[in-house]
Amino acid sequence: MGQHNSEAQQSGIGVLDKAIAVLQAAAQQPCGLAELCAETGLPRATAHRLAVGLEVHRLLRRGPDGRWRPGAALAELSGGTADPLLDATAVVLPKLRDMTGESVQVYRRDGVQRVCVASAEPPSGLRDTVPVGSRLPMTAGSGAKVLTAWADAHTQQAILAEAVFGERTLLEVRRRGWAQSVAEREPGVASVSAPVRDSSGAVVAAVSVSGPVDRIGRKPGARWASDLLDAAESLQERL
Amino acid sequence: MGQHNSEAQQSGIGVLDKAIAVLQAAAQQPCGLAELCAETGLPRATAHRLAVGLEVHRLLRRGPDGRWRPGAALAELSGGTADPLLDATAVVLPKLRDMTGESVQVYRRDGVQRVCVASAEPPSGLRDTVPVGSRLPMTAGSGAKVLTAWADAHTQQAILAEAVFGERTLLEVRRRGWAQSVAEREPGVASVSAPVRDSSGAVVAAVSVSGPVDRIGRKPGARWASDLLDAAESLQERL
DNA sequence: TATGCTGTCCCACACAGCGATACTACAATC
DNA sequence: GATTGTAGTATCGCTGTGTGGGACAGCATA
Repeated sequence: MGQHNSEAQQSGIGVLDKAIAVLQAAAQQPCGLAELCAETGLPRATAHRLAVGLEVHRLLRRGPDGRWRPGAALAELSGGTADPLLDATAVVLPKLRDMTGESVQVYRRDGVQRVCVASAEPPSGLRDTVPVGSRLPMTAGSGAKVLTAWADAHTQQAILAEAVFGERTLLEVRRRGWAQSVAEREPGVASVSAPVRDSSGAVVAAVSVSGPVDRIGRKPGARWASDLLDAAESLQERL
Repeated sequence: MGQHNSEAQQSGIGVLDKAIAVLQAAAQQPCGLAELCAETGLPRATAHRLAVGLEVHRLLRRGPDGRWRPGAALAELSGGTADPLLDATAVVLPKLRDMTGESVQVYRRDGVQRVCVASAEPPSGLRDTVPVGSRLPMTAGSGAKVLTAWADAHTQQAILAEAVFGERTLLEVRRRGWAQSVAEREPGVASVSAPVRDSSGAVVAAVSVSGPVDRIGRKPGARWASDLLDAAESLQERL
């Protein structure tokens, strides 16, 4: 990281976009001012002003180390009615991790990015760590393929214009019901992903297993697709 | 309600304050544009633009009825690490409600307001309904007294300048460990509140029982303080 | 048809947000 | 001690952004 977020959503209100960029940076990891600037690309004075403003509203708080983190008002505003998907992941992801022995994540699409909304990983050893709150591109990776394959036509078009995969791949993903990638988004990392559907049948997230190519091999699908589809099913039952 | 929020926090960034006012309105109850305007005091065009902007960022979503509600990004940004206090209330408040037969709430202070962050109430009959997300003044009511009694000096000063209670009352609240009120914030409603402390001993919330004076009587403390202190203790064990 | 309400869009312009700069505090190095 | 670097915080003239009255479209009701 250390690369600011040039693909963030644009609401048409600059202040709002910037404030949310600051929120997103702090949601990813506790931030001092330097990290906020690096993550958001905002000048120091601007990042500081927005962070302090968000702090006043309790959307951000400062820990003992003075770094900004998500504040209590976020959970309050979400209504105490927790996100059913997040609740489901708390049960399903640890099992999937234990079954595969690898890192597992759930991603949602947000415009032309995907957000890691939940993850679980082995306690130690070589593993692909994706922090909750991470925002990844939709242009590469098995999670991206899954989320794109079931996105609306307009979004698909926008993504395919830049992606390393094409329409043929998306057809295959839809037919097969899962996607894999090898060293596509990140060198040395392979992954498999499957769609998660809500009660109306709409694809709302992607569940993934990822790890080092050296250990996983170049055909992770053959190894994990079955487990992954079971996990997706398990998540779906809870939505 | 239907009275816009004239005591909202001021961060020094107007757009931010307004956007958060919109978020707060939608967190309290699903809103159409008219409700957003009534709650926030913003002109229609402004409220609409901000709501749509928040929707782009998934901080708000629209339900099937077209009304704005909290969006999934709020829970995601809060880190999936749910608020321990909200988790605790889910266990403790139903018990307190059943024990007292009245409505129960937990409030946090946000500047010179208090926010209802959790509640439970009897399924029917005359009861004091306080929706989660409601923002109440700190100038009257037992919850306000408790939150003020343990607030920082600067905040106490600001609140006491407008409150129906004085320093003498706060001393009493601190000495006794709970507060009561009768027809103070709202005609016909009596309540008792006790402080909830976090693991470092700081008062972070107030837990309250409230109901009709006619049923409760004019000395609700005598009736419920004990139950309330037990509930506060129970919450504290979980923080 | 008239009225009322909802959601959405437009655009001239006032002023709110901006950010380069400066300040304070602290730590590390020479 | 002097210098340098980094963090957090504050300032203020400038100008581009956010504003909101008004208009429009759609729908429901009398």
